[in-house]
Amino acid sequence: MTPSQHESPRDPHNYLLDALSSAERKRIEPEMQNCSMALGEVVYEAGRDLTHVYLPTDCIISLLYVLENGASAEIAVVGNEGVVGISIFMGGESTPSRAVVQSEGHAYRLPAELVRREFSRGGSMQHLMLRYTQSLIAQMSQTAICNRHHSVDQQLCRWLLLSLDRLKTLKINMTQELIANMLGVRREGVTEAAGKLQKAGVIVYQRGRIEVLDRKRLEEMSCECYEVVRRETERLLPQPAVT
Amino acid sequence: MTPSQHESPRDPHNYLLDALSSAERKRIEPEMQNCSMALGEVVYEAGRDLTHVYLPTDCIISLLYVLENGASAEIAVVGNEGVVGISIFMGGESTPSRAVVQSEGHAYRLPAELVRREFSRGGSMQHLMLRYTQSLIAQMSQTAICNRHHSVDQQLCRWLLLSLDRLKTLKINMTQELIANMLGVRREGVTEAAGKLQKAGVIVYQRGRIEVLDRKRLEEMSCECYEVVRRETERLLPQPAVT
DNA sequence: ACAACTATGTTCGGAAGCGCACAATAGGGA
DNA sequence: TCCCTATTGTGCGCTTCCGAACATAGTTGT
Repeated sequence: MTPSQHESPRDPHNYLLDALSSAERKRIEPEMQNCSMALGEVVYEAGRDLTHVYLPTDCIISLLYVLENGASAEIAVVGNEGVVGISIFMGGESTPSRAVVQSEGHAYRLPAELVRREFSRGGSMQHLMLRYTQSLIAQMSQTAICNRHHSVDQQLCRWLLLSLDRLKTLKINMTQELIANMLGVRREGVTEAAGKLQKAGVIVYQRGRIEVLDRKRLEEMSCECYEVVRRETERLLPQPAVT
Repeated sequence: MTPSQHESPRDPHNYLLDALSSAERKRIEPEMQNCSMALGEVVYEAGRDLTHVYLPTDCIISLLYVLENGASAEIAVVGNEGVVGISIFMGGESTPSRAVVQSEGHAYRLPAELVRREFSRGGSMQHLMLRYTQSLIAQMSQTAICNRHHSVDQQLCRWLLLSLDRLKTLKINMTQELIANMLGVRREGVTEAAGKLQKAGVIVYQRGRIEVLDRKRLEEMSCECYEVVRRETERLLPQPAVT
């Protein structure tokens, strides 16, 4: 595992990339770029043909749906356990959802053509990408049922945990307004839920900066959805997002 | 036992199977079985390793999630445009969701081993299965956001339309209780929503038998989610579910 | 035909979340 | 430093949905 950092938790690893065979890595590396991902950057827009896949290292990317009336909701998050742009190898070229950088950092980027070529070889790249896609499906499904059955309080816990797992720190930079957009609820709803967590000593919230003080407690207060997804992801992927 | 046999026109086609190359069909056909799918039958249970994929012809299969407390919600439906059991070729072998027959009929069944073998050839089987999987992802995502933002009334419309597209008739056999389970809402909520539709002359409801009188109207009263999924499915698949 | 069951209709109190309006406050920039 | 703006906190009334209880009406089996 990676030693913990002092300032910037820069972790140049993406578990999918790490798990590729050395032959594949050798073929891929010449065309692999390391990109800086700025907060709020739109990695791809709904309906647009994708040109690259992105493999996050220390950033988090949200997949979110935007309705006609502007309302939105996150359907999944991707960190260093995964890849953004699966429709490139799934064959659809685009999706109706949008990808946005939720937590700034870095990602590796590969041209679509390269990914398709490598995927069609049927090696570990294909294997990994498909298993990752299945874990993504699990996350989306759980989001769907969570949206249906669980309270904003519980969903906030789940969301914080998903973020923690993909960062190497207990601090999250995110305003309540943005979290509300992700969860598809009102900002005031998040304020209230976060207030409860703060009062319970689980987090400290301060103008766009959240620090988690008691992760154990957070897990207890979350709905089962977080744990189900975590387990399924761990089962399907070479390296779990959790440490 | 089968009062509605002549009522539902038996359509032995599954669009994915139809779109396979003749070489593939020839290899597959010896091991292909046609199964009768009874209402309520559990095609596979959450967490269990799958042994077959099912390609519905005139039945509808629901993918649904069941929570610890017994609450449930449908995350997608599969008819003759698709296949149940994608985790066989995605590599996970199982999923945390359950598949249940929502509308009785028939399906073709293929052994997991055969599917994996054929998939790994990288031909049109792989291509089709992956594109179908992407359309399934689109449906799940839309379900997630629909659960978050739309009313029971709208969701009932969406659900009815999804069913209509997968049947060849305007009659649906389904109690309000079961629809409620699918939508993840109370039975009374469905009663009320269906009552409105009935009063508006859009449907006739009669003890587990729904007849749609005015499909156009139903589409107008539905949220955008139905149309988004329909378009995306049409874009991705060889033959649309709609006629 | 009758009983038992299944499916639907209706009502009521309460909880959760929304939309809106507005107050309070912390940080960053001029 | 001070102001400006982004962010958070709070308080309504309103709608939707839930949970529960109960009434009514088809359907089925004997």
